[in-house]
Amino acid sequence: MSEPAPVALLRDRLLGWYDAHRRDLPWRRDPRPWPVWLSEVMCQQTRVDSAIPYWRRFMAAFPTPADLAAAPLDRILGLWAGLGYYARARNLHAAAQQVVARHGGAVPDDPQAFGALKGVGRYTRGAVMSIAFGHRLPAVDGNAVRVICRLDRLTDDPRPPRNKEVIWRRAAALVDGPRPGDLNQAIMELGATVCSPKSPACLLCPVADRCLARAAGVQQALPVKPKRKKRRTAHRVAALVRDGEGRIWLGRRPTDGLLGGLWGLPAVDAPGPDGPALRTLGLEPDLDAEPVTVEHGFTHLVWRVHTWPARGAPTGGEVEVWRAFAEGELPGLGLSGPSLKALRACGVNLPHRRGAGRR
DNA sequence: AAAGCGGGGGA
DNA sequence: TCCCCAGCTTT
Repeated sequence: MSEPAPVALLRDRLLGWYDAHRRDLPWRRDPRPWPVWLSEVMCQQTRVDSAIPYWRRFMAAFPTPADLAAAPLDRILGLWAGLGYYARARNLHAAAQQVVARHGGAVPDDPQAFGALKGVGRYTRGAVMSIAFGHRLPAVDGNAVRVICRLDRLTDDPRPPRNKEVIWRRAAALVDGPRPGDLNQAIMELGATVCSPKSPACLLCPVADRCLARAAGVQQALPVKPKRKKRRTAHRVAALVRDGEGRIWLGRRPTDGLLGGLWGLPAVDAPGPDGPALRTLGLEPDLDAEPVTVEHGFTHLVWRVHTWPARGAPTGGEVEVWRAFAEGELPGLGLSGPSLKALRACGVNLPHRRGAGRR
């Protein structure tokens, strides 16, 4: 009896652990290409638990790529609102149209063709191709980076392409065997549930005895984390404007860039809580009123939004379309986070997103 | 190589 | 508060 080669042993341990402990996620009950693809896009930089309700709503609304391709972007963003990184929704819409045009509506069973679609990078290509079609391609997400850095005790910053390549090659060797999709998921699942960033549960880990970081007692310190920069704070001045019917004026932001395609209150950048700046939108703010101030953080900056009641009808500014909406129309509209916060703070009654959708 | 791009959950 | 999450695109 000879000992299995290290890679084969790792595969067996990881798959055995995965079979026993994998989470019961909705797309795992139905691992067809389109449901899997949608789940992978929604889970980018997003916790699985956060993505699940959105995935259910999307699958109900758009059961096939052709359904998504045919839908107006505004409706898609309305369902995506709250999940963040809205370029994912725009790219997936474009990619679904590419699938219809190039592949007759079927997700291509071909890594080259799939990887050429909008918004499909190295990770998503490997994940969908391995899980849905059984291609032996690695899929390295943040969890996998952590697991592999610890397993091999890789002490260099994993972000530079040179070091990233080492990690991807290791993952490629691991999945170059049976059940590549399950193996990819096993590695990610291990990182998500056991090999966590802080205080990893090594006693529950199926490969703890093979982990070089643990052998050296440095598992918490890996992977090394880059120092992050401070977020700058920017001021925004916004207006709550009602028309004669009590409807609220909103504008739709340009399709590209921050919160692209989402609806929000009439607003402009300002050096501070500068109410009169709203006159540049053709509005007359009630400067006797105290502004309502909310803060909203993004990845790279923080908005401090000061909202005044105002009169008039907005024009110009950085938006594509101005429209007034009844309060009942606001849920499901595709309202930006900052404006949602500001509206609530101003006393407009809106359901919370998490409870807003059915199911 | 670095920056832009959301929002939330947990320590 | 800070960290980090089933990353991709643009500059």
